[in-house]
Amino acid sequence: MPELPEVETIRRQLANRLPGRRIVSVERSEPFMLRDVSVAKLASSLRGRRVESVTRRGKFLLLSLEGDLVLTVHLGMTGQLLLQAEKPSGDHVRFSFILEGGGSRLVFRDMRKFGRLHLTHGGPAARVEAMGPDAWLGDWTADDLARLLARRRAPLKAFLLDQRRLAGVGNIYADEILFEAGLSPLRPAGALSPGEVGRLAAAVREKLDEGVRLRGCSISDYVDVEGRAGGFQGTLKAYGRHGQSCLRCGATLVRAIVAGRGTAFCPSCQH
DNA sequence: CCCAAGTCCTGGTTGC
DNA sequence: TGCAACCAGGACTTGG
Repeated sequence: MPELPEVETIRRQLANRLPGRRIVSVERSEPFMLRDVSVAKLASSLRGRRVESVTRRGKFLLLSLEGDLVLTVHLGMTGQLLLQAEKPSGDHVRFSFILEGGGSRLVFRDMRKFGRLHLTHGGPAARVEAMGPDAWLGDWTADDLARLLARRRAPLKAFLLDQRRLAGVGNIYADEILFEAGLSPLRPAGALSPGEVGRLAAAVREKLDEGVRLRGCSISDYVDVEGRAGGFQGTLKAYGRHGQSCLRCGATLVRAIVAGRGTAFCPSCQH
């Protein structure tokens, strides 16, 4: 599941290798995953176009191209971006962009087709603008977080998953953040004390930072642009650990559906 | 059949 | 009472 740390890992690799290079052609397109542009227009617009920069906002990757074009990429649940020297690899290749110089290519694989690709002019796709500040690099403070939480009745977990508040947290990091902060995912978001808000703010930064340092979480499909796994999955204390004992207090972690998502937490030390 | 999960969409609820 | 904001849950997708 590509969340902020996984997308940031990919962004760093692409930022090292794409700027200045041209897209020679678009070899494959999946219409279902395409937005704001047709298959034909995508191919004609990208042909010969030079990549200028690779940035990120939340879970969105933004490839800025010459001519004020922006390719907005969301990897969905099982999306992968791979830089490959020669042959396209395996199944589920939805898009393939041929790069100038030696037959290398940028490949977008996605088994479940939850990923999306937008091509827009003059700025990123509209959906990017609807997001809150970046959960990791945004300049929000604990006071800002308190204002975002105030009066909300939705459970804390739903708040963390809502990209309009903070952008970048998904299901895995949400469970880890709440475990780290010692807060129940079921807790109404607006009911936190100032001290608890402070713990939550610190845990958001800390867990995302750890995820970036370990180059992402490869619990199912995630790999970086060279096909390598990350290391965060070795640190999991809550996600997927229901039925196992709590690494903090020894009680048994439970599973619940919160905000429509599988959620593991310790009923004994997360309040 | 259930589970995995990010985002969009719909329809019902809350509270100012 | 009116209405915007809020919130829960379904749809979408395809393998394990």
